[in-house]
Amino acid sequence: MTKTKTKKGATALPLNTILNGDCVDAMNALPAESVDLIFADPPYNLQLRGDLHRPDNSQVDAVDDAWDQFASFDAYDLFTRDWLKAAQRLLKPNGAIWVIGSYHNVFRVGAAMQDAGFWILNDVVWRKSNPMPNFRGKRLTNAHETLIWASKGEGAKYTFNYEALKALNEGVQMRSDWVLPICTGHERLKDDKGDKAHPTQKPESLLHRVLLGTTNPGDVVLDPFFGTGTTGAVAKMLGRDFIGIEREVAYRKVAEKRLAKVRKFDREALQVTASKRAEPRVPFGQLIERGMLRPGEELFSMNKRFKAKVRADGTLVGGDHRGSIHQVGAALEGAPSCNGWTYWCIKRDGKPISIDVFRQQIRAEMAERPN
Amino acid sequence: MTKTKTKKGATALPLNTILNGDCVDAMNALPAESVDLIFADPPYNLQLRGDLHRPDNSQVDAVDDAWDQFASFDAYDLFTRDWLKAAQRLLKPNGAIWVIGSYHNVFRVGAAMQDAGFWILNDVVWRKSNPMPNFRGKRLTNAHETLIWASKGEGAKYTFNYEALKALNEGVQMRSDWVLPICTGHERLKDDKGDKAHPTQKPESLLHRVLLGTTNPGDVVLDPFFGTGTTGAVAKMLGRDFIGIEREVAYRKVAEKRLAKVRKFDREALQVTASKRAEPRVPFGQLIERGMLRPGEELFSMNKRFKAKVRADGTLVGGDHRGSIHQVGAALEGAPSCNGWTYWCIKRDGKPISIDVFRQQIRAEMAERPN
DNA sequence: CCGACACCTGAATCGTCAT
DNA sequence: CATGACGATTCAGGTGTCG
Repeated sequence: MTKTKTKKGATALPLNTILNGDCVDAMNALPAESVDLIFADPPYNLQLRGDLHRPDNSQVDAVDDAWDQFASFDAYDLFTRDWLKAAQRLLKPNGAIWVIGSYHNVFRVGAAMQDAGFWILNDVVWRKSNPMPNFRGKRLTNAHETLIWASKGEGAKYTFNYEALKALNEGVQMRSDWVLPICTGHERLKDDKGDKAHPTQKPESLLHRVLLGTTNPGDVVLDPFFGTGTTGAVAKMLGRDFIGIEREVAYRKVAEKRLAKVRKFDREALQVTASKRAEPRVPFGQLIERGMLRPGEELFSMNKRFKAKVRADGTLVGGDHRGSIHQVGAALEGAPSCNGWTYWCIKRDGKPISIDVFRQQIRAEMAERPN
Repeated sequence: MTKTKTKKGATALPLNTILNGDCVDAMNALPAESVDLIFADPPYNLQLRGDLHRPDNSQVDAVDDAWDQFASFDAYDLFTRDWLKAAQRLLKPNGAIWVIGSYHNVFRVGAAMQDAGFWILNDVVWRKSNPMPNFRGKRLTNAHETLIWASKGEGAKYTFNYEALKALNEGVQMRSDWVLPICTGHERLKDDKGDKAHPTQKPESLLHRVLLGTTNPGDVVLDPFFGTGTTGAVAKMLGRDFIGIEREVAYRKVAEKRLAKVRKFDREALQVTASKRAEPRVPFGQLIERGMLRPGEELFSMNKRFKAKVRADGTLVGGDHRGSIHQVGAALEGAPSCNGWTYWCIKRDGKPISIDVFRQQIRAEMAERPN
């Protein structure tokens, strides 16, 4: 596995290797300006308090590892500024960096990146298609994570494969929000006991898009928080060289085993990101938020037998019934079910129109600029 | 337009008014702990270099106003920490704050919020359904902005209308990514010359979701960067009071004109799907006192695995366990907790019914004859 | 081999009130 | 302020078993 390559007289790089130890020390031991891309998935500094149970009473397996514990925001900032400084030194002048985080840490990381001189090119939102819900109903479902993409400094060049990403996105410019599922099933690595090998393994589809879009074949990609080696695996598939740094022996072992199995140009890997979209679901509430319908307005049924009033949260009140457009329609008709979209009408310019017309308008907008 | 309301002897608030001047001075002139929600859309500190042209050589009307210019990150940080401190002072203990930004400023703002003691509840991605493309093809389409929602501090309470947002989203939990169009068409305010009145006018749909989800009717909402008054307009529609602060006379004028035209939704429409948590508590013992259940009767669990006997004091005996309906349910299931109301059933006319039905009967009576 | 269904799981800052 | 009782709360998708 260990190979080295000599770059025109410079110190040899430990390519396609996982280095042991602290990431700052390991980075500082490598030659300056020798790496094309850094992908970093640092600890998020989640500050979890007690246990959390699902409504079915099963317990959520929390991220409570020692490596995610910091005494304070200040301690986390010191840690962050340290490794970012080492990363700055290591990048080639035209290199770039990606960092992923959540609201717990990403604001501090982003500010530290700007302070370290990195020039932010985009922030990218990874919208999870299957996130864990908010079981207590106390907040919004935390359904995304944020990636920051930055060049080495203001005015620095960087690699951006515009056409490749456009092609990945069915011919339209790739946007800053990416819908991808979390890492589950057979892709999720297990340890000897059958438990997950790492609490926060990232999906290969995410790294595929990052590396395809912002590196070239033969580039050197460094991951200072290598974990189970998703960055290395995708780099190998795509014909890039990688350097991993990981201090936990258990993660290194799993990563070594994983990487040994990876073959370059795995066709399956290229299919991971391709996803077909069904007709998008439009919540009725959007018609109110967008001002297409006003709270307090009156709908009437297609057969003109019933009326109902729209409320600000997208529910209806009709007779004694309140609920969704479907529920109230079904209740009034005494039917087991009802498609509220085609059941309810409203007067516009004196003429009755189906509320489904508004849904079609929204879908048309979405179709114009998909994903 | 100018109204005031006196809060139990405290200084009167200038409700439903646009205050002139610097937002920090204006906030500091208001009484401490007097505001339920702050919505802030501060300058983004866009660092645009030179003019931007579309492929057809038409020029993009960029944000180049003086109020968006800062000499350095440090200057922007000072400005940010200043107004956040004033905002902290102004919020009621159970108040909350929303701040919107882009990658240019949101990381610095988020870090400053954490440093000021705010406790982040969610970051929310406003995914624009119709963003401006990246004309040069050098980066990803910047298709989103980020909102940060935070309570006044760790452990502080906050308003969250879970059921209303769930209703808005067709019955599934609202997520942290919101798809909404940018402000265009008739909603986009124009000045006398027909140009857009403000470079970054936010859509009303965005504020609708924020205010519906995290305030109650009658709450006081303050916007220290009022602009053309989207926050005020939606607050007025939704029956909330607002206070705006805006130092540019041109924006104030546009906002005044806009607000005069806004009508409040009718009272019934503002009723929103309520949470069960708000319903009155019914002691299980009342079912026995009222003769709905008789001591000695046998309950069985929803899953039919366990039985328990009702005692005269409203406790149960099941297996070796005795105690409340919740305690016995949890003990029998070996679960950390159990909602006895939905767990236990009883036979009536040969059919199993949930004991929660009896609670609902009592609650319905209480609603008819309050006190 | 297929469909139905039960079961499991995911970077989570996930109560409130009375005593 | 600590403690304990009450009781509210989940979505998408994969895996594996059974008939």
